[in-house]
Amino acid sequence: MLQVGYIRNNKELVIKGLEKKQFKELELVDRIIELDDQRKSLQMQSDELLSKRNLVSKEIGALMAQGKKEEAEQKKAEVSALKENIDGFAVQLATTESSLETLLYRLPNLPADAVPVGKSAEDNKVVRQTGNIPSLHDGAVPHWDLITKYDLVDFQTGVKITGSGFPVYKGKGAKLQRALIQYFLDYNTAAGYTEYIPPHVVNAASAFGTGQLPDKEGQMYHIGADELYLIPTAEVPVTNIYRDEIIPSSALPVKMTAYTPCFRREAGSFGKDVRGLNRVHQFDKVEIVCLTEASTSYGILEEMVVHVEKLLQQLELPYRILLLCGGDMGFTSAMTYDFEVYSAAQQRWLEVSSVSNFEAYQTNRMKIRTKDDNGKTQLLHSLNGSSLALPRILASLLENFQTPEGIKIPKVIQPYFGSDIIS
RNA sequence: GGAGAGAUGGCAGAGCGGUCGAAUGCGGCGGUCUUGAAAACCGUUGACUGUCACAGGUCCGGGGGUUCGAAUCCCUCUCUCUCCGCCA
Repeated sequence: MLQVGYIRNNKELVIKGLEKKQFKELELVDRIIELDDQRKSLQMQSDELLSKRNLVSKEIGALMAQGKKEEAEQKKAEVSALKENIDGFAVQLATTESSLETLLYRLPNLPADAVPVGKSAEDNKVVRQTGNIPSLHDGAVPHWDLITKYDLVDFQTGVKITGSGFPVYKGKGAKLQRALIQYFLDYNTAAGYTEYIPPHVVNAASAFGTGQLPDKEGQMYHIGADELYLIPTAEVPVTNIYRDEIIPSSALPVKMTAYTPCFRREAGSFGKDVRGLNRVHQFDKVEIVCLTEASTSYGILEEMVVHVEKLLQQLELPYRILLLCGGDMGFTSAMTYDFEVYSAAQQRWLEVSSVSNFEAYQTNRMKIRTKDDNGKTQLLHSLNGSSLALPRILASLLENFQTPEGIKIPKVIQPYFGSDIIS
């Protein structure tokens, strides 16, 4: 969430940013400042009373030690009189603080200056587009037909076991999936990312930390009996590794990577979007997460973009990079690049990665900090990106590399897969 | 699942209800000494809030209570450890 102090001191900038993000409830800004004023005044009055109580209580202690019981009793009565007031302020203060927090949760992150103005996906800016869009042979088909033809993924059985959107990978399909994950992880760790295997289930505090709660509650699978959530992305457990930590500057930037399955309810999607592997409830993803000082976060963002880009080049997939406009960005992001690969048989672009800088929005919630040269604690910036999400990569690999003889495997994957073709 | 013990600063570990934000040791930082380093010695070293800066306030696993006053007493939750049971 945004820092109240920043909102107070930069009200105009905040409103401008919120407008760019197409945020409608701008009146929240004034209400937040008002509530914070109220909070401060309550805090001051309450502190004053507490200070008085502490002082007199100490005197009582001294009087008791000297055996002056009567004077002590008098003082006791004095403090007792304060008590009601103190309790009253405590209640008011707690109420004010929690409503302030509730309002702060409702404000999205502000977009960076470089973010283009716009309302929807049409206003996103194409940064680069590279790679050859293959011309497929006659009889080329979408991945859902290839999957059946080569017996790679079984959707029907997934429906029986769990429900729609829970594919069963099988034989060469399962092996290719594993080969890709392995390759992605090796590629990431070679670039200095530390590998993690985090829990696939998180508590509410972690989900709040990265911003899945409270605003995306309906997108997560919730385990009611234990008050836990299935992770929608490795971002959640991995970023929370450093929740409530002060990281020494010598350890920065922190670069982490993790493979996890991801679980998303995807309530409300339909049609061609959910055909085949385009959108499923459970999928595999390899994630990269960075924590860094504010001054270096945009440099790191560009590094991460190049990192993901090279990965797509090695997979020999045609891709384009979009800089998302204010209206199309996620709630918690300050700047987001989306990566899309071209799916030749479907003749459409599929999003396979999203790389974002969250600035201090997540770290403010999670209290992930460092000490600057003056010894003062400073919030770090958090960033993350997919490298990569598996199902659509698999879909585009199958479609783009299909030949009458079978499906060719990209060179870098062959050692992991153990073959150069699926036939 | 059953029985017991515990949760204190970066770590280890003290703490008769008042002078405890907290002893002590280790670690960290600064210095003295040294050609340099080690050792030794001296000093310093939690977070949040608040202020121009002080002051003040809050925090001893979380929440609640008793009290003029709680790290210390009571209740409750969570977690950790030991033993038993079950199990990959």
